[in-house]
Amino acid sequence: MPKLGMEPIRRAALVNATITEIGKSGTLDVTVSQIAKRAGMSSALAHHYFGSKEQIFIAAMRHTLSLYGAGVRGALAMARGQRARVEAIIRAGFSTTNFRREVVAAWLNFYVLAQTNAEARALLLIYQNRMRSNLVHDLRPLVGDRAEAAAERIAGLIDGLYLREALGRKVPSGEEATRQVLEALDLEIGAVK
Amino acid sequence: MPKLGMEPIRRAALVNATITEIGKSGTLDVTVSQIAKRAGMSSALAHHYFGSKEQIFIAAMRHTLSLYGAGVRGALAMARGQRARVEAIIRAGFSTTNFRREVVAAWLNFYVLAQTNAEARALLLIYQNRMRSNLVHDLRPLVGDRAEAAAERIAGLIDGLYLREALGRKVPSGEEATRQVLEALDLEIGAVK
DNA sequence: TTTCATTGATTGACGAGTCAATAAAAACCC
DNA sequence: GGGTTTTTATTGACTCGTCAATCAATGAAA
Repeated sequence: MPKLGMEPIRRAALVNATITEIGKSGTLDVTVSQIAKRAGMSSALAHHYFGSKEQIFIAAMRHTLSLYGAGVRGALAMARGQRARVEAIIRAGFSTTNFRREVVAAWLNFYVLAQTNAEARALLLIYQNRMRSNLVHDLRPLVGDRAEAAAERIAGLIDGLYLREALGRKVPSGEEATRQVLEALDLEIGAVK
Repeated sequence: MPKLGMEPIRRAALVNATITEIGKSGTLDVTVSQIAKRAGMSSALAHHYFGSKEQIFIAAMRHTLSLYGAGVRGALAMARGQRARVEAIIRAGFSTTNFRREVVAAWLNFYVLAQTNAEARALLLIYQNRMRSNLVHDLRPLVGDRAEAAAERIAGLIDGLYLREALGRKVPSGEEATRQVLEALDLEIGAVK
């Protein structure tokens, strides 16, 4: 019973299922069948819409990054004042939407994928650059020409806390991580005066 | 022509080959045959000595961590004064022995493996704990009861810079990374006064 | 009757792990 | 010391699974 216009729905379902499965297994070693099953369809259909397993991953990654980007933009829109803007960027990264077990696992694995896959690497670089330029832009008024280096440190710390969370047995605590990065931010700001 | 006492030699060769291959491909998706070939033997022999592919990986990981640990201990032995001790820990992590393309790739993939494999996870946790306790111990005299939190930040930043290096196209620059972490350290220390 | 949705079945590759066979050193035995 | 047995080293060939990708077939809208 083929209802028309299934494509976007199927694609979205596959992307979500991919994140879930990567999270469940911790690896990119998930079969297309697993993903398709979780998304409620046959593996043949998954191939029909995405062509290859790698493309499914890329799409999942794109989706993850775009969720993340939306979060940052949303938070920035609300922020009043320079320091609040930086804080918004930081908070967005550890919001409960992004800082979840499966998502963290997905990120980690996307880094692995990016070592071989040019498209994946390009996506991650875009994310990194956006992050850096956002931070630099809003740090400038706060720390002057230390902005570039400070941005690298803040961004590095965020990534590091993500990485460390991948090992954690318990549910990720966004608050704890946020507190740490904000403290680092305050150290950067404090150092100027 | 079986010369006796081959076992340790073969094992070592396999471990090295494993790191190299992971570095070359960026993934744990390397075949036992590839590894064995690079180590100059048949895949059957690799299985003979290690039993399974996973065990080869674990051994490679153990080796990487032990090199790292030796580096830290060596650097610590030379350090005079509290601040120098922390600096030693940081520098060791980015020494040219450890901060290399293949090794970075290996670390990244070990994090992935640790999501599924209990032994791998245990090893990484040991590393993390040692790192933390080293840092806390030597930060205490410098920053008092801020030591715990500061240690988390420093350790997080180190891990983050490793992660980011995995994406980098050029040869890892230990100096640059070291400078960043040392600056973060100085901010932590400076904040006390 | 063309186009979209869908899948069961199949193909083809690849790869982990096993096994039987070969060979040489060492240990044992008289 | 010369012969026999055990142990260690080593591999080519093979088994057995798994899985990505394809295809032919079915059915229902447009």
